[in-house]
Amino acid sequence: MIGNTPKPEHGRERRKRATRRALRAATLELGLERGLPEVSVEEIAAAAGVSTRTFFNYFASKEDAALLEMLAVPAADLAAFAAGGTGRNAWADLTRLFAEDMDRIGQDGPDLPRYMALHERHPELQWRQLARFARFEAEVASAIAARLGDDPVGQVRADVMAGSCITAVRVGLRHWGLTGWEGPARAHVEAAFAMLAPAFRERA
Amino acid sequence: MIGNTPKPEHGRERRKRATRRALRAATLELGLERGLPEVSVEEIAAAAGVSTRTFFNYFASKEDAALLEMLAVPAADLAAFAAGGTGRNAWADLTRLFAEDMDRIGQDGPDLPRYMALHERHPELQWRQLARFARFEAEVASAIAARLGDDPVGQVRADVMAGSCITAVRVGLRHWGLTGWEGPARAHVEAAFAMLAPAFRERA
DNA sequence: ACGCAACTTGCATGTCGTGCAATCATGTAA
DNA sequence: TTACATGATTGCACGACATGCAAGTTGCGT
Repeated sequence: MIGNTPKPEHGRERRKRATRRALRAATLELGLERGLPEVSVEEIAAAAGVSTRTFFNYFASKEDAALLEMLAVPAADLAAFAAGGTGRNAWADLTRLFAEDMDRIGQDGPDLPRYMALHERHPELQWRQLARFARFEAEVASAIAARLGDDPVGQVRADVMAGSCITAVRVGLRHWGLTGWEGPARAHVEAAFAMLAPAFRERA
Repeated sequence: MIGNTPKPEHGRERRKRATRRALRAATLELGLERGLPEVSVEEIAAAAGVSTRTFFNYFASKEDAALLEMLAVPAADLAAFAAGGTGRNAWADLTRLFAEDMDRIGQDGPDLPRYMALHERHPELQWRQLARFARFEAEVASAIAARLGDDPVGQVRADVMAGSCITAVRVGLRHWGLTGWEGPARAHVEAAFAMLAPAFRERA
């Protein structure tokens, strides 16, 4: 049992979360130690003290358990952006939207560097992570289209902006890791966003 | 396109290529008809007239057989870009590099719309496709860094540019499909590249 | 015709992922 | 406290996936 449950008694929800954490911890641990493909689900489950079957009650696959649990820009914030003040710059608003989300990364807490290390070792995980992150890309794109106009060209523009958000987040996080997790992730992501800003200046 | 040999019009090479095409065609056909997850490798192989085992001699998985066979930007071209003329604009060169690659999509010929339809139906395929395409992202990034300078900020900038290339290709191809495959893919990709150009103007 | 090399195939094996039903634990109501 | 209801855990069965290996089969060149 790699993860521990200081208070196994109070509440079902707590227990479930503890199990989830234990499974993720075991996946991370063993994955870093021997490489994810060389680790079987059976081992992970055993390390977390549950049955193999239970693992699949929590995650659809090994890889799923190895992904960061971040993001989800709140739908309300996105809606607000869509209807957003015409006075403000759209890209600036997007920057703020995602930068705020970066602050929530704390969820995975001190394990974050190890997750990043595992992702560096198995690039497929990066793409899985990105795919999960990008579920919101479509929503972001339509929010942008709603705000900036959805003529044919506007659609392309909205998609490019949404895609650029993904790029900025990805590059920002990557370099946050490469520089040894200096300061908040937010700063690195904002820097990446800033580089793309000239492409999205508002026109009259 | 460098010195290739489309020569062996007869012989084993031809047979292998035919088998490969048959397997891809069967995957596409059955996947569109019933959804890719509902089709087993066994069925695909049978439809193509080979054994299940043989399928795995050609592709590592069902999904692999459902991906477009786009070629990579030739390493030589990339090296040329890295050493590229300082007079030219880097982003313009990248645009040309990737746009030329788009012309090679013709490989999958008239089936392309059906591939895109399948990818639209199973978004995971889009990410797999992107992941394959983006194997070169790292190489592209270092080529850019080599050309523009690899100080810390330059590194981030290079990664952002490389990521933006991916975004532009992705959005371009997507809208090419959405508009009914009007004209060459190249035009749509170039349009997406153009939108990002202002972010990458050369500075003095 | 012969032999070599490459391609195909069947078989065995291990892992993955899911549906199902029995069991166990926990929080709640009597 | 006891009984019950809800829901989590687990074993079992099953089919699909993916790969290694060794035996066949086919075509190519000499």
